[in-house]
Parts: sequence; C-alpha cells; structure tokens
Amino acid sequence: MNIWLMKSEPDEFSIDDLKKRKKEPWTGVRNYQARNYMRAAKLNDVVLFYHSNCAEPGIVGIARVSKVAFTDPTQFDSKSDYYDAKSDQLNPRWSCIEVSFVEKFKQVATLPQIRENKKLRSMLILRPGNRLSVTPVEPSEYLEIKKQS
DNA sequence: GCCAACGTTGGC
DNA sequence: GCCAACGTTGGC
Repeated sequence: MNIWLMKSEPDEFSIDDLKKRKKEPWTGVRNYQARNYMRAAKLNDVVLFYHSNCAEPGIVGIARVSKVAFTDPTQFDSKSDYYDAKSDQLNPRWSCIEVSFVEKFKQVATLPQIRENKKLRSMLILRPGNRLSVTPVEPSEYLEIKKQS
C-alpha cells in the first residue's frame, strides 16, 4: 500500500466539500510527475488531504483512492479550464484518480508543526519550491501525522 | 500583494 | 538541445 499527499485549495475544494460529496474525481492535474504518481496509485491507497494557499496550510484529513487512474475527461472539454488541445484522444496525456472521504482530523497538522517535527523533516511538502500537487509519503511520516491529529 | 522556485514554451 | 521569457504555485 502506498500513501500520498494531495493538495487542494480549500477555496476551490476543501475537506468539508469531500465529506459532503463523499467522493471526487481528482481532475485537472497538469504536471507530469504528479500524473505519474497518480498512475502509480493503487486501490485503497491512503491520501493525506492538504489545504494549500490558505490562512492555515496543513494536512486536514484523510481520503482513500477509490478508483485507480483513468483518463481525465476535462482535457478534452474545450469549455474546461483544464482543456488541453494537444492531448491525443487515442493516447491521452492526463489521468486522474477518484478519492473518497475517510476522516477529517480534529486538529489540523499545520505546516509549521510539520516543519518543527524532526520525524517529518524529509517530507516532500517541506522542500522549497515544492509545487507538486501529488507526492508520496513514507509510512512512518503517515503514522506520525496521525498521532498528532 | 510580494516574491522565490519551479515547469513549460518557443526561438534559435 | 539550449536557454530566456513567461506563467503558476503557494507561503508569508
């Protein structure tokens, strides 16, 4: 089993939105490395849900992979923000996965807390200029985050 | 709103 | 294939 961290801007789609909707296709990822991580995701992999670009950035809850990678339909939708005219119907460029709500943390694991925790020092989210919306997480890091939530 | 750190694009 | 310009992300 793998563990992933996925970012979302709460103004766009928050953990509460996921709780309400129960599941959500994670469309719109337009970065090759993040795409490759999604393609590597397996059914029921754990997803740490991260709120970015907001007042309190941090890990706010847990989701799980409820559908493995499939063609992201938004790349062929000319009305979508995520439309990609260069993507080939026969060999689509972008994939997405479906994630389902598991839990919302009682306490947010805030970015400063993550940064201060020695056991979480190597998390990719802390890397300067990290802009990947999907990154792998070590099991030990996952356990540590669960502990403080 | 600022700005650093990227990834992508496109001219050559 | 190089690299400058540009756009985007995301913390602060």
